[in-house]
Amino acid sequence: MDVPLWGCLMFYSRYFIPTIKETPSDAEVISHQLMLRAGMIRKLASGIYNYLPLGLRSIRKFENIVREEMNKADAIEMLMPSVQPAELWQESGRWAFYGKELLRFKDRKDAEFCMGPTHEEVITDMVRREIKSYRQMPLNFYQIQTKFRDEIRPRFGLMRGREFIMKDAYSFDVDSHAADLSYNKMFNAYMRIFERCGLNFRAVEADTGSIGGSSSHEFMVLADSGEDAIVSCDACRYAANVEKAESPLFSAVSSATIEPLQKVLTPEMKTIADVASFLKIAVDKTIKTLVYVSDAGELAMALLRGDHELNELKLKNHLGWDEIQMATEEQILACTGSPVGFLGPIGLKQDIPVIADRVVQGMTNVVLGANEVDQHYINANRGRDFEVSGFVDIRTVEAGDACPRCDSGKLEMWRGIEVGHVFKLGTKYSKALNATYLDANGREQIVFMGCYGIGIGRTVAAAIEQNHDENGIIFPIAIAPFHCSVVAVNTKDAGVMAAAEEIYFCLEKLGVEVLFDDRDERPGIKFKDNDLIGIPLRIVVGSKGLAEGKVEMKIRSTGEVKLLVLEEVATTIKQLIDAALVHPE
RNA sequence: CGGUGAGUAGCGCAGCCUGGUAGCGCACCUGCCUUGGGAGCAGGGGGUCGCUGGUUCGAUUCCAGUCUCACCGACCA
Repeated sequence: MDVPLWGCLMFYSRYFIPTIKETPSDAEVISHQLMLRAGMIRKLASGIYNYLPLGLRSIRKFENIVREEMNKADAIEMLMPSVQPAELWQESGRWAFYGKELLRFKDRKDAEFCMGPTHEEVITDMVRREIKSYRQMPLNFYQIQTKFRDEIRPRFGLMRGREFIMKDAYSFDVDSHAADLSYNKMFNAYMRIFERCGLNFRAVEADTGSIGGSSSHEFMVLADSGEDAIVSCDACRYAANVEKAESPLFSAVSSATIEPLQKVLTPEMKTIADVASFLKIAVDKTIKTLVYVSDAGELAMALLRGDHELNELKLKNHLGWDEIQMATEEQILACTGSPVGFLGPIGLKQDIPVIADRVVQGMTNVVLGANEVDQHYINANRGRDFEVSGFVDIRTVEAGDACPRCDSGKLEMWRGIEVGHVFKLGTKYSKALNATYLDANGREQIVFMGCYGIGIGRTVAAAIEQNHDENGIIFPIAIAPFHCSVVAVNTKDAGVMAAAEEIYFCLEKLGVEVLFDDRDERPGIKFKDNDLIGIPLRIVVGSKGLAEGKVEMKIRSTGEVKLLVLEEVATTIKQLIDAALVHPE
């Protein structure tokens, strides 16, 4: 579907692009700074923004790319309300589980409502009412709609707002196999969407978080300012969020002779590094002991090789806890009898689960805390000296780790911005809301679901994060607010204005999205503004060039400058844009 | 919610320590000048100094409280 983006003349002097010369002090990341400076957005409240005309144009253009690819992938557009009744959320169980991020309020009759942070409940409710037969599936509904999440800490402009535009899609299938096909279709559509925007991104395996479900992939735009750490294998296709990334299996079991257990004095040696250097042993011969507590107050101990880091999410998922936190000094003292710094699994005061990282399985004659102030054990061995509840992958992977999926690869680490996330939901919501259908045998079955999100504003911000220089934004042409600008150097020069106007109208006639900078400003101001707002192509019409029948074309991304004869300008620009907008197949 | 810092003109900041009712740069308005990289000159408009209370003859300044915002941790498109 083509949504018309403009219905009036795009004369800069009559349009509205309030640019700012100085960098606003409260904008931390470059995309936030540039979107403010370029007059794309303005803040209304914490995490809540006005989309100014220029910003809205970029957003609409990205929405249309998403729309095209969703439609191509057989998803059907609809629109759901932002205000949702509490009952649905109570039915799915998320009214209690979702927490403060869900903005709740009451209407005049005291009935409870919330602002929709996501729409699994609403869509599943619709589907359970309308879908009766296996013949009606597969189905996939999507919408592009404003969401509200009362984030604890909104930041980085559109990157993490409380109110934000999201494309969310929900697929419904007869069984898990069919649901996988729907998932793959969406996955491929996502690949095309971000490719069309010219983004450098990775699809990575991810944790499902509060949405739930069996598995998921995140689409990560690579950027140093990204809030997520991801790893990818340099040899195979494996890539994952560090939260989720599996650590490689160390199978080697030490064959060293088992030495007798010995307690040693380690005064004031509280960190692994201190203990290792004090005892003159390698850090990887030590075991690090951590104690965690759940929201329900349950305690658990985690054992890791001294130089490894715990992945709290892995531990939390393994224990089946809703929340996880490091235990307090008091809790630790109560269960081990020792302050932090000398903890270990030997001689615990309370019976708590002891979860060891898989790497610990192969370690012998290790150093660990003795649960006494200033005391450590050396030559501790599992089986003889202590037991564990299980060996589980609970460590955080590091750059340079061996790939968990192939023989030769090493993991590389990146920072990424999560712009899309696809989930296999299974029957989590359909079961809770009793969304069923009759199969070919007339038997009632539960619907299988998937859900698929793209942060619209966040993707535009991520594109800027990845495409800018010291002069401002360098928009990928697919989501640039305009393809081309025409700058009249001196508006008092009738010849210059006439020629510039002529070029403007020719371009517009050819369907080029063009902005005519007709402002009565000095050239420097116009050049600076045009660079800042990141329009890919710029035509400059000046009296000197005009005397020879020529104008200048500058390509924003490369800085390349070409002189074009007047007659060729419009067609040359048109060709360049068409070539740049070719879709990948 | 915890930790840190900040609220003075549209934006960026100074003044506060040592109380006497506010200033600078940019932006804005008028005029002149200027027109290939945010020019120059002259004139001008705009502030209940976040809010509430206290101390004081007098508070932007000192004290207490409160609100808001930003940054660092858990959440997430």
